Amino acid sequence: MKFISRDTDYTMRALVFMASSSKKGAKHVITVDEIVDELGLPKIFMRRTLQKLARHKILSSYKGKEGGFSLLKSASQISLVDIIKIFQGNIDLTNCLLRGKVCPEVKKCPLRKRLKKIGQSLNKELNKITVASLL
Amino acid sequence: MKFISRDTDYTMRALVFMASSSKKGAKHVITVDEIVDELGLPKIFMRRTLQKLARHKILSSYKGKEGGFSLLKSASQISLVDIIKIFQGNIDLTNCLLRGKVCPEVKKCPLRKRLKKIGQSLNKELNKITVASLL
DNA sequence: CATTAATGATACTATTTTAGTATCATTAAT
DNA sequence: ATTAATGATACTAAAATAGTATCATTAATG
Repeated sequence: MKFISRDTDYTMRALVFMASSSKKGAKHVITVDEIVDELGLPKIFMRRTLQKLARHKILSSYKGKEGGFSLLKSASQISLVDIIKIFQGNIDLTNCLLRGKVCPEVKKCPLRKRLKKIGQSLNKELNKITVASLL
Repeated sequence: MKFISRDTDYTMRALVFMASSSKKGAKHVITVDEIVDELGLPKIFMRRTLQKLARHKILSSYKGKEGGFSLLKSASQISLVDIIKIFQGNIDLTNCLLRGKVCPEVKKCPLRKRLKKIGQSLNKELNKITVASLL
């Protein structure tokens, strides 16, 4: 079962690269070309995912010549769950299990409660995996 | 993000139903028709999933008139992870994240270690959710 | 022993999601 | 004005999911 999609995967790599190169004191604004050249990822795909991060206020974007992307949030404030949520939606284990007749009382269902709890601790753990922690 | 597929979902419901009706002292062999009539699920779909469980030695199957399916493993020995594994594969969070240049040393990668650990505890928790615990 | 009622196996179709491409518009530096 | 970047959006291809159809096999039973 696949848990991480390409968007999430590629984007995490791009973020780690951006964070590490801005840490080195190099310029903060990085173009998509630089990222995909370094990481060997498909350019147009990467463009779209980074644009989405910009809309979500995780990156700043600069149009025009000498433009590109830079981190808006700090590397320690960007976690794996944030990225998963953006590209794959909330991590919700209770999705669609035992609806219907077996478990008519959704609110009271003990299974849902357990799954919810498990999902919460999963979220919590994944939240600790920040870009900064991967440098 | 969807975690549970239809196969897993429907199958868990069927198992709970089978376990509860055999507990009541009713006959142990149940036909697909009885299950889908009770749960309102698509019959041919259900047939395929139950056949698969039979191949995986979770159910016994009986061909011919008066045939059907019965639990081979006991309800307390069938867990949600078992079913997920059969229909959706192993629950492996490390799948495809940060391969390639960012993380060339797969064995040593600290992220993979962390994800592996998180995945293990997730498995452990889901393993506690047995059919018996849902009756 | 023919009939009937069940599963076994497998191939097929439709829908949705994921992965990736193409293109034109907009913007800013020089 | 030119150039080099992102913004937005529409499109295509591949894979996974959901569900159907069908014929073969088997066992009970009148």
